[in-house]
Amino acid sequence: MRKPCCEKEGTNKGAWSKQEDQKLIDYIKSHGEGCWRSLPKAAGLHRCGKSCRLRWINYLRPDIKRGNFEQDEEDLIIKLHALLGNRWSLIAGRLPGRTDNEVKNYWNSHIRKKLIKMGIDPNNHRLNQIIPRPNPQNDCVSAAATSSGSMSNISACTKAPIKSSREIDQRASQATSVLEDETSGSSSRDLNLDLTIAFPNPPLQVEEEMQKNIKGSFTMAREIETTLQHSPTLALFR
DNA sequence: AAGCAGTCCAACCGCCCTTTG
DNA sequence: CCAAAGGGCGGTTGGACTGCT
Repeated sequence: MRKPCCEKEGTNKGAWSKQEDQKLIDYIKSHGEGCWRSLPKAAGLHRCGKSCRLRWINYLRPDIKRGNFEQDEEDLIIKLHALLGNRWSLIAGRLPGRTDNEVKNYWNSHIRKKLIKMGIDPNNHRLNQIIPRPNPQNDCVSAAATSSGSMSNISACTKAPIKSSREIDQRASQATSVLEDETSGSSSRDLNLDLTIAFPNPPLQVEEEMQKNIKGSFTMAREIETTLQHSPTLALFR
């Protein structure tokens, strides 16, 4: 049996109080990040170290951008998800001020459903093989897939009559099962998506080197896009 | 106004990878 | 080289909130 990450007894769980937040902020301001295991004790917090880390990274960090995602951020998330899959930390690394948790939540609550309504499988970014029955409202699917514009076009296509989230999930699983054979071979997930594609919050001293990597990353991204030329969501950005 | 269903998001859990001794 | 510890990540959950009937 695996050892727990920290002592569970005597530690608080659930929502953080203002006092706890302040203690954590004060401690990190004076001591910096790191050594999360010993931090709670040193900071006088009755919390698990992991919980402190999460609270800091996802909520208390001063450079965090709060509020709604802008259209270009959404576009970028979709595009990066098509390239990287559910590697939220890598995707978040390309969105200044956004956290992996935030991106993940936004994907699951907004973008995923939006793609499904468009008839695009959010798992592999391909057009659903089970195209919803003939319906003028669904015309936007093919229109969007062939559009040269941005995802802004999607907003006009979100009125498809799907009644519940359960139905959305069913459609998604249907689509996935239909596409299984197709994707089991040389799917995008099998691509070698090396981690060099991401560069979260680079330290200043390595910026120059990062610039080189950026060039390389974009080259690689282009290659991957070529490989995924049948991906409707990628087509949206062309 | 009340009850219900759906949505959102902060936080937790457990696995995996990296580091350290 | 190996095992243990620490850190990071993605998946999932639960509760607060909102909108609809």
